Amino acid sequence: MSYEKLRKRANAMAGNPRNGTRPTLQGMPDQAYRAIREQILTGRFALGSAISRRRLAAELGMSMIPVSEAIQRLAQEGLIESKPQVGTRIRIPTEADIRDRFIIREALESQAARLFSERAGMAERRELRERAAELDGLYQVRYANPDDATLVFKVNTAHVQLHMRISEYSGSVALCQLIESNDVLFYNWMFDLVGEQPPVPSQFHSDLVAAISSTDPLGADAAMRAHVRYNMEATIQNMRKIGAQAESSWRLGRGKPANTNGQALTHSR
Amino acid sequence: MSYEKLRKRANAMAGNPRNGTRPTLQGMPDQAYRAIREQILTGRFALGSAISRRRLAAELGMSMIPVSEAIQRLAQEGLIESKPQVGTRIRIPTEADIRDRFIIREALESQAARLFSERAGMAERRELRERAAELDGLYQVRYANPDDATLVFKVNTAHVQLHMRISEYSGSVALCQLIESNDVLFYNWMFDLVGEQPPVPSQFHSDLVAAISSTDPLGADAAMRAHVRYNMEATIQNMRKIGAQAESSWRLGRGKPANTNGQALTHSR
DNA sequence: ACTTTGATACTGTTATGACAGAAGACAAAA
DNA sequence: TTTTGTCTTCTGTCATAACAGTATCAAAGT
Repeated sequence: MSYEKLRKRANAMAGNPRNGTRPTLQGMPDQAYRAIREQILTGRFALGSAISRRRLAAELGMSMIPVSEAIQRLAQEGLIESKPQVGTRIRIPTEADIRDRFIIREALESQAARLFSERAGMAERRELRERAAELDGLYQVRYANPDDATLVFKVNTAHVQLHMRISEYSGSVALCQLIESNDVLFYNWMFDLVGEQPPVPSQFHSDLVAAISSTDPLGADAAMRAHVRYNMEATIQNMRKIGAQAESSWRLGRGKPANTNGQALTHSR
Repeated sequence: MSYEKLRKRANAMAGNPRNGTRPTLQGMPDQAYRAIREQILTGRFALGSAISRRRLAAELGMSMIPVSEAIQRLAQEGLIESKPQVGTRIRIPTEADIRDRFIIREALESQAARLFSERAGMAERRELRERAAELDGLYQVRYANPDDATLVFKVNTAHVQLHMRISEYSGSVALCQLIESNDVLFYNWMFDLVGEQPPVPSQFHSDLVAAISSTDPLGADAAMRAHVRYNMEATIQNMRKIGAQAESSWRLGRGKPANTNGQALTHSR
């Protein structure tokens, strides 16, 4: 191998992106995408709060171009909306939005359930049974301690992970990716629209996994559809109870930079 | 009204995007997106051919930035793939890709069929019946004239339009958008993988629409699933017959600019 | 004949800066 | 007190240009 190639390879290994210091690490737009998404999901930005491309670019130590690319992706996923010369903000979902998203979720996840019941191996079915039991247990713990805010976080995380496992074990990577980018929305809304969530049957997810683990694709489909519909009704009733505080205007609030300090105000996470 | 505003408004009306001549017209990235997509679907670029952001930018009369945004959207839809410092080209699907996409299509369109059978009005059902009959007739015409290349184009257009109508009348805009961005792939592959397509039952689409027009969502779901599966088998067998010419290397072909003149060489459109 | 080595012409990436538009701030006029 | 016009400062958009990586090809080495 030539010295030239050796030098280049060593250079790439040592991490030299552009000027000579910071490694580029899987592309800067991806880095920005993950960072922004993480901040949204953690509550750094509340629903409806304005975000500035320039400020984000400065915070992340890059230019506006990769940030804009990341924001574009988030906008296509529905987390963010942007008006040409006005601003960018976290999207506030209407009831129709939520219904639409649940329709898509029903289509995708029922398909994943069909594939799972056809293709999954014994080990995977067993893993899901255990996860479901664990999740049902977590729900009971949360009902016992209604004031512990961290439990909400834990339950939601476990819930999303269970569904993601099902879609992973369906064997279709494209389907899994679609489900993931679709479910991010629910994960976000769960936090912001959370009131006193209606209780869930004690064997809710265990029953679901049992139906999905059978070798009947139609039964798996029907069970997942019922599960998703139940979730939809709960989410919508919750949203109505919280109240339609969706201000559709674009007040950007000049003076205060939205929320630069660590915690969002209206959040309970 | 102030002179300042009058000047600005007049400026905007007369069409002044940046320097002073061309109107911006719904955003330049959208313009680029539509143009590139149109050129791909029309056969200006063959499967696997390399495309240059710079050349496209020059042809469209804009900078590389809006072109890159459009290409990013197309890449996320799966039409295009891009390697960081190497190039961009029209994606050549593998058999696994096609299977994955059909899985998603099955999920989305069967959901649309369910919603259609529940929600659609009488006028819409009748319109679809007519469209289906027309499409079935077109298929027969094509079988009678196997050498007319324009008939392939006509049939495919009518086919896609029928499916798009079903998803529109489902009443969910998000679902419709997803189906559209997903079906673009099939529309493109149809052209490039076309051999001697296996004949289709004479009442193929009329039967489908009849099943979907019934008031039984489960029957509508099953009918659409069977329809999509039939299409999948036909497409994959067709692809195998054409031969796996998927060169996974990135030969960009330095000298010749891919295909600058109007027609692609390996296309039969 | 085969391999290695530069040179070169391309690729996508991204920082910088200039631009048009929108909205709040604020003073002047009704 | 209310309305109106202007100014300032923010927003996203985008053209330009410099950067680093890669593939190709020709020539020199073996």
